[in-house]
Amino acid sequence: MPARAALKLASSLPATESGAKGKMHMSVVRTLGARILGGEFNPGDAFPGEAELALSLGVSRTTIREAVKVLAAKGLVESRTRTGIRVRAREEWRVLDPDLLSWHPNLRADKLFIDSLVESRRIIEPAAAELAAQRATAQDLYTIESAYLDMQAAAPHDMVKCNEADVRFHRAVIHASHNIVLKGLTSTIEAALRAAFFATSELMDKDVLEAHRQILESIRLRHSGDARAAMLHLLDIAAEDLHGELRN
Amino acid sequence: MPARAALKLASSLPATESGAKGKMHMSVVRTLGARILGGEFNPGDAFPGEAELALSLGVSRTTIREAVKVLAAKGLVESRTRTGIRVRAREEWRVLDPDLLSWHPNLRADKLFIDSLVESRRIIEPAAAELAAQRATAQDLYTIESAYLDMQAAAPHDMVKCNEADVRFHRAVIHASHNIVLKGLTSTIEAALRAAFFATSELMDKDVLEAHRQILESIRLRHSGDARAAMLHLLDIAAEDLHGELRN
DNA sequence: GCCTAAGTATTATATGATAAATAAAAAATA
DNA sequence: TATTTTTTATTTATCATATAATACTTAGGC
Repeated sequence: MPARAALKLASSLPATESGAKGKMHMSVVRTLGARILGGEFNPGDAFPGEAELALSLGVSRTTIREAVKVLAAKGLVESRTRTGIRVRAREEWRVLDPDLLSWHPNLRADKLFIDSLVESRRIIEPAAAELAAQRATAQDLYTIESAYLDMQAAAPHDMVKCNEADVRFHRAVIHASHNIVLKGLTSTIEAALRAAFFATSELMDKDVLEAHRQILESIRLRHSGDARAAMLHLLDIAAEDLHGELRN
Repeated sequence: MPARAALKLASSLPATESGAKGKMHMSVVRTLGARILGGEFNPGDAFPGEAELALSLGVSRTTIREAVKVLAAKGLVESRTRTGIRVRAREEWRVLDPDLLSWHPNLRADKLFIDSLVESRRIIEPAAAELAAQRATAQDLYTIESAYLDMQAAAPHDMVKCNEADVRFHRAVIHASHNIVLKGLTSTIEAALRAAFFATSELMDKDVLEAHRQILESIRLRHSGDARAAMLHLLDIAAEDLHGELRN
């Protein structure tokens, strides 16, 4: 039974070392995706062929092909007969795709990307808060308030829970904007929040909590201009904290 | 040779009727993607099984599986052993993915989505213009100017070419922002432009052209505030035209 | 009623064979 | 020689079939 042998081989190889459980092709996707995102291949570079990948990762060609299909769907590679698999230009990569972000070998170290994320939050989130103030339903408001209260409750002692509630707060605000495009960016924003978490985890002071409260109140009162300003203020504080922390 | 028979069957079935050339699995992806986007299945609904799809589309299970992997990569479906394939919640769909947009059976009729696109352009593009005024390189400026000149040249007589230059202009401005997240939204913005094209194709008047010129000049002079205002003004005009046209 | 275990339907993976596409090499032609 | 055409070889694309893993269903025991 060569199938057995291949399976055993696979579990002793890098392909499965991170989250090997279940779907084989997904672990292959993560492995290859991380290698591409990590800059191992330059755009336009030839990628190892299906046969070679199958051999080196210890899985069947079928599995490799399914993995390559996924990578192609994310715009990372392109596969053509005779030419083989090629890495596509960065412009084609679906960099906002949550999976892509999760495969990134070291997102926090990618300064260019982190800067872009922080900058785009300043563009998108104040606008989302403004729209939320105009359109939030009772349900939306409840979700936002719950997240705020959870943050407040967990505030100084349980920073992990606090950060989780923070993510939920921002997601809820964007959701309340009822704009499909902005909602599509939720996972991207969350990646930024999570990346920033490690740098600023100690800093969840009174100011930050108060800024969240002001956003909540402005949305509740349907003061869209105030909501925008409050969100911008929060992002200013967060950016300041981030800079201060990075300086240490 | 059953393989032959299946192939012939396939070319006489819906799976291949739109853009059948080349990749079989891609035409399957388009077919199934369009059916999901078209609302044939509700989120949480069971999807036909692999065997059933293979039979009904006249392709092998392998091809179906590769297509399903692509759909899963776009967040449209989820596939688990025994459970089968299920359509995921709309929140999980990567609605900003250019492929998804291209599979949409009738994007222009999706009022909710078009409204969101127009609204998000008003958020993103003025900010992009502002950043472009701060960061555009000589190359960026040249690309923007070329697009503007092409628009001007093709202006009243060749509307198709003019629209193509218009798309190029906006793409160039976003690119000049040098923000990775905003650049990732380029294809989404372009979908909005193309969707609007049919409604407003007749309207490329002096005002619109002049607005483009002002954006170009503001970026060239590095007047970021003016660039933002000029872009907002252009979007105002475009929105007005769109509304006027839709009223007819 | 509740737990356990066998049965079963479905996807997941593997293997091997054949088809199609196309880049590269070779041959024919002007 | 330069150019075009034909052939060849390599790679992905598709197919068919077999086996494994998984999770839902049901029957049996308590």
